[in-house]
Amino acid sequence: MPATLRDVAERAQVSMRTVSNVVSGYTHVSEKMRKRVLEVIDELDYRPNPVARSLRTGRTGLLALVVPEIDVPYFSALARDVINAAAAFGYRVMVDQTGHDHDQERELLTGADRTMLFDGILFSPLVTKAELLEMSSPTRMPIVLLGEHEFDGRYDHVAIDNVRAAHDAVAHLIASGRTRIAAIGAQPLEEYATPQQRTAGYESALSEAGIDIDPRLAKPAAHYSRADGYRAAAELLAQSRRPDAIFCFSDLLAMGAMRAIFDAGLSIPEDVAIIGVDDIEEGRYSRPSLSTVSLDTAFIAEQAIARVTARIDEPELPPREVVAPHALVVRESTAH
Amino acid sequence: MPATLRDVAERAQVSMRTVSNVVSGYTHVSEKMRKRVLEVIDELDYRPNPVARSLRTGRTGLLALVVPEIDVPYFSALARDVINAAAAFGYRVMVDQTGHDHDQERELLTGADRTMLFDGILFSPLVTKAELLEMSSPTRMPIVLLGEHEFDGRYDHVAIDNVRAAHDAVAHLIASGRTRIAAIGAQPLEEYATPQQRTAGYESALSEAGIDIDPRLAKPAAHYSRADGYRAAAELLAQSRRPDAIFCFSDLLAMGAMRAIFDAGLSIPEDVAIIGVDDIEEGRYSRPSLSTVSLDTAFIAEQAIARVTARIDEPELPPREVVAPHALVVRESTAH
DNA sequence: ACCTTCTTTGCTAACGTTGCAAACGCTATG
DNA sequence: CATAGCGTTTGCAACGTTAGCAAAGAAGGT
Repeated sequence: MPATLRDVAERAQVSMRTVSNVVSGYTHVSEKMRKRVLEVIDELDYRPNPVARSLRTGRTGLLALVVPEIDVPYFSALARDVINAAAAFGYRVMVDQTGHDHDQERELLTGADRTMLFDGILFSPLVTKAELLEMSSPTRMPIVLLGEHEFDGRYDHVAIDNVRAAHDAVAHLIASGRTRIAAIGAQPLEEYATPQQRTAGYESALSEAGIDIDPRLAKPAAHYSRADGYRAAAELLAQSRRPDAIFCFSDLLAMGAMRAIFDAGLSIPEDVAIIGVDDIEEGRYSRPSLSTVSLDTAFIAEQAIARVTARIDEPELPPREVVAPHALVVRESTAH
Repeated sequence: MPATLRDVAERAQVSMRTVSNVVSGYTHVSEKMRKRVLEVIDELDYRPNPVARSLRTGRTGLLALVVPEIDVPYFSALARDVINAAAAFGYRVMVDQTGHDHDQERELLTGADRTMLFDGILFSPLVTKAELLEMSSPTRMPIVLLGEHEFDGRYDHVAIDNVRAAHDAVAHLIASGRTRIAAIGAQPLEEYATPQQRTAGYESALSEAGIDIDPRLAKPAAHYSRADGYRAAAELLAQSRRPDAIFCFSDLLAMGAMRAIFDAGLSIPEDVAIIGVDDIEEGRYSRPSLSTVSLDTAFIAEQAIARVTARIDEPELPPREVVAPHALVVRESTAH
């Protein structure tokens, strides 16, 4: 049974208040007092009970990171940086997975006894804007949206410029002489922001180059997984006039697409060039290495943590949109 | 400002105790009472405060998962399964990263105000056995060790049979006609259990086949990363008589090694066969696809959660060792 | 020597919940 | 009709901490 503040106070012959002052680093406490208390703390191996402290202060020091699946490389890289950034601010991070399930997502945000455990939430949502607006009005929880949504002025928001990122990728394919450029990743449901934005960037790049938009070259993908990428690429190759380049909305889609292209007996980049988005490490070691649009997860994580901690300390802060930088990274899969 | 139990009680004209009974699903509460209370709860949008509940009950419903780096595919797959398994038991999971740092690891286990936040810890340690023994004696925290350690009878422990797993991998290479079989992953520091065990399996398989053990074919790797695999393989290829197969202690090492082999102008598996351990999804889509020893992360996660939750409910349970199954998966990188 | 100011300490009351044990009201039984 | 018995409800007291208030003590200035 662990020692409490009271135990320490009794043993050290001082008031609980004094012990508390020592523990929480209050400035005005005499040297001899502090020394005496610290000795007893050490003696009894006292550790402050964080639950009691949280009840009293209203802070838990916990943040929630909500992602669809933690084992998707982009999200695990993001989680790594979020956990590290949070640690620098004295916070720890709980990871929740929604598994691409809207109900689960809603449950995690509004859910009964869960909410008040956290000081804030970092949320990488699938839900549509309308749903989001509706769902989180009741809770006053500081929340930062990551990477997925249009800024509506109601939430803090950290994301890249998806339209430009997609545009840059496709423009690069065009610059290297490709003309039949497919896209993998358009979402079946139209309300998702990211795929819509990337589709917009894809189409604008084609239009600028005077290339007609061929709807048969745009393949949907539900989960941005390797399997979805494989399937979509296989379908593209089976079509009459096959593409000479594919813009994949994520690196993971691209990894699947590349494998499908090889299985079809074609070469990358000779027959088909491939470019993805995310810059996961896997793409640096694959054969061929994967050209991509690099997202700065460390930057995103730091900004998100900075926003959420600021809002925890000052709830009435006006929401802000932070646009994270992106950069085209050319590797073997689009070399010419 | 959120409604409390007292607010609900006053509004519904019942005692706090009754509200509590309704909320926590106590059996003996009349239908009309329950209905009245539930209505008020809905009206005030009351949510139980989990911190207060935790202080009272001594349970937080939180588990800690401690891993070196969450963005290593094996650990993120494990985390995925751990989070899901924990959810099935009503627990949520905090993820902590040690960053391969012993001090950080120790800090997380014994650390000041952190410990009592969790009901239990799942720990994938780097630390040596001796360190572990010493460090966690003070805390009474239910703890399950994952995958890395010899069973010493003091902790619950879930892991594969590392010696046999390594043996199976190397025996497969031998069966496909390889004779100069290198190993990547032996740890510079000798106290780590996993690399030692895998080295033992590697050597026993060679011995059984009557193949001499050549120390120049065993390359260390500090972090089991792609970069380490690349570096080690490059060194192996630069040696006078190059290996015709490489057993990598992790799939990630293997991904790096494969890239190094291609960069040296060699073919897989024709010139060099490659096999890893873990069975990460990346290896199913790589070119060539990667032979490996598959670890059942879902099984490991379920067992670990079952053990830790059992110990939370019954602290004096005798520690148990659970051996998770492994299976050789032959893919293109060792095809003959 | 006395008054003011600055430190330092102690007492006490929350924070929001649940466990304990007693009290209540009702029905079934002797 | 009294009483045992059961199911239902309630008051009180923690769980371990921090914070407000106020008083005691020390230090400095006139």
